[in-house]
Amino acid sequence: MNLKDLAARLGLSQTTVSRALNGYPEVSEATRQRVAAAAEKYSYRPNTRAKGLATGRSMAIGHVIPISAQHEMVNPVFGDFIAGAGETYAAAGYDMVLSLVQDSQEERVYREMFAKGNVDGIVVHAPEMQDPRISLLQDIGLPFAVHGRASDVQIPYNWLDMNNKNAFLRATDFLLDLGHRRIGLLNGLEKMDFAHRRRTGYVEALLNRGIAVDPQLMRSEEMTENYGYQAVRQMMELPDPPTAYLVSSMIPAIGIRRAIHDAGLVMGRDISVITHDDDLSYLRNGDDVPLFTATRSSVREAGQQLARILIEQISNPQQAPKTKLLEAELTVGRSTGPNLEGR
Amino acid sequence: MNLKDLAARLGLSQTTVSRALNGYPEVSEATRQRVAAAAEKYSYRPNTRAKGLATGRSMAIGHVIPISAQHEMVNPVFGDFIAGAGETYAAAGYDMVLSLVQDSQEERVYREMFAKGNVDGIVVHAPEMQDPRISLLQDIGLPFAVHGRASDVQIPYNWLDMNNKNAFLRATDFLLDLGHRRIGLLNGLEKMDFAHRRRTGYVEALLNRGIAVDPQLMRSEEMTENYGYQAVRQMMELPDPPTAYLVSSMIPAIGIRRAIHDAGLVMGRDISVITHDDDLSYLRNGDDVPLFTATRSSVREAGQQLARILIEQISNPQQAPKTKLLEAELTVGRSTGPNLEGR
DNA sequence: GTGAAAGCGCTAACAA
DNA sequence: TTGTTAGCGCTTTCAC
Repeated sequence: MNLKDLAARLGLSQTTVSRALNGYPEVSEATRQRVAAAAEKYSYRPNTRAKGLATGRSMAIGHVIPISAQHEMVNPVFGDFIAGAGETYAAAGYDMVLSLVQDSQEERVYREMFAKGNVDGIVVHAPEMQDPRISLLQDIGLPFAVHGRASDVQIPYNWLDMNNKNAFLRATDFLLDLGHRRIGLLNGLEKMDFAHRRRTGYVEALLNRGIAVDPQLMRSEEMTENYGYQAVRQMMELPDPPTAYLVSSMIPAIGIRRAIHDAGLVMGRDISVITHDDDLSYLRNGDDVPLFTATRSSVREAGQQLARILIEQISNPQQAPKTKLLEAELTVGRSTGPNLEGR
Repeated sequence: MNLKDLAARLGLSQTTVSRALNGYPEVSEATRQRVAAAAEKYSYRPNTRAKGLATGRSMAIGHVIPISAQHEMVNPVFGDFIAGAGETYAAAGYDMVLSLVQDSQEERVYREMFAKGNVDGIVVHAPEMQDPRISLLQDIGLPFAVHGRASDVQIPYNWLDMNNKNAFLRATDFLLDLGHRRIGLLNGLEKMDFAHRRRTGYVEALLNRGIAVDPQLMRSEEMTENYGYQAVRQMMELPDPPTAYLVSSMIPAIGIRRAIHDAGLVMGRDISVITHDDDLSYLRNGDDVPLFTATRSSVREAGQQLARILIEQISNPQQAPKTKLLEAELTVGRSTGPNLEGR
């Protein structure tokens, strides 16, 4: 059932039917009703391609994941974010086009997406401090929004980010309040924007209390489980090992738990661990692992919001870019580890 | 730069240019060269929507993930599969459209995708034994391929599956060879096809050796970490607890490791654990965790193959459905657990 | 308030 | 071997 058929059935022109369906004011109420009823009855759905051709819109948003950041997909947070964005897209009539792309091909892919008119906009994932994708997209003239930020990029653009600095500042403060003085930081690669900001928060919290920053307690690598395991084992060998750890993702946190167990210690009793991008409701039972994170629902919400920002930009290209900073929730499980206050 | 412009620049008709670009035989070699050069020079990319409208194809494949199976996305296997499929799509000029959909909305979404002409085909994920989506898609007439199988569905359809039964049969055999007689099975929900097949393999291996199947050692739930933790703790309370476990996913395996540690035991020394859908190369360091799985690259390959099957079906709708059964690789780490043979 | 007709960018008969 | 022409299904001027 296409517009032509529907119009014929109604004894109206395509024009009128189109107008009625798309809420143009010049259609009489009676006609509109009639058209709506018929459309419903025959469950008419306008053909996306034809509509797109006529309007110059594709009604699709591209999510481009560099293959190097593909392990992002293992992160529960990624799924929730995508799910949130997907909801907003669906409600606004957009499709989500997912492209996993070799890093070297990224520029080509963006240019082609634009040239082929496949998408009306792009969501940029896993931004680096000085991410070249941003000026590229700006040059191409393809609307986009960044999940995260690229601190070293000066031009204005749409982004939505967790307040990573504040999150780690607060988490560090929290541990300091418990009396911890040696806190290990297991961070992501420093070129990643989030990692840089998180370290800044950690360092600032320490300096605020006049505590020296020990480079031996700060690691920055790709967030694999083995990284967590090895880093903690090594830090444990130090003359004055950490009593607490701050981790940037649940993946290395798994390795941390293993290292702690292997050392004959108990996580939550002997050693505190606070994990970002983790969520008890997702994987854990909530009883023994401390949690510091955006909750699943708030990540989902973030996805929705970024999608909304992008859609608005698409419908209104000349408006100024929008930005949004979300505060992560600090939720701490029962046994968050040793309170060293009294010792 | 569109076809019209390009044709004008070349002093040719759109038709000829189109034919030259699409490899039609009637174009002279000289013309083809000239056209190709110009297309390259102006980096001409045909507009997808226009092409789609003209050909009746959308050049996009839909992946519909029921929100209830959304935790699938946490599974590394999912990312690899999607990445593999994405490669094939890209090579064949297809886009991948991802829809996360409420279970109750699934039928509507399929129908709309078809009516709106958004996609040329669908990949069905996480099939249940008696999955209604299959006959639905067949009714609608939308080409599709299933990642997995639906054993209770009789009509022929395209699918690609791991040989789940054989995998668990071999894994169980492997443990039996080591002398284990009490083997816990932590499986997914029995309505899921893969879970049913895996249990069948496990049971068959036991019966082959005349070992009674103990229902207390068989669990079937949604694969969360907490499930793994609780199930193992409970089985450990049994008068004759398991000496080995077989797990359907890496997520509960994390909980299992925790339960084993909590019990003061060492995984790989005191207790064997074999995990499906896991991959040392991805998360672990490979030294202490036995592995039973399709490797990352083979899962990726599976994604490619299923995509190829679907694309072929789309280009050739009247041909008979294709199926493919892949054998999982059995790879076991160094310390796979106690060899009870000598005791 | 409604309709006729042009056009979005491409492909595919049909002609030449 | 190349070109002319008519669509694909929709939106959008411009007339009525």
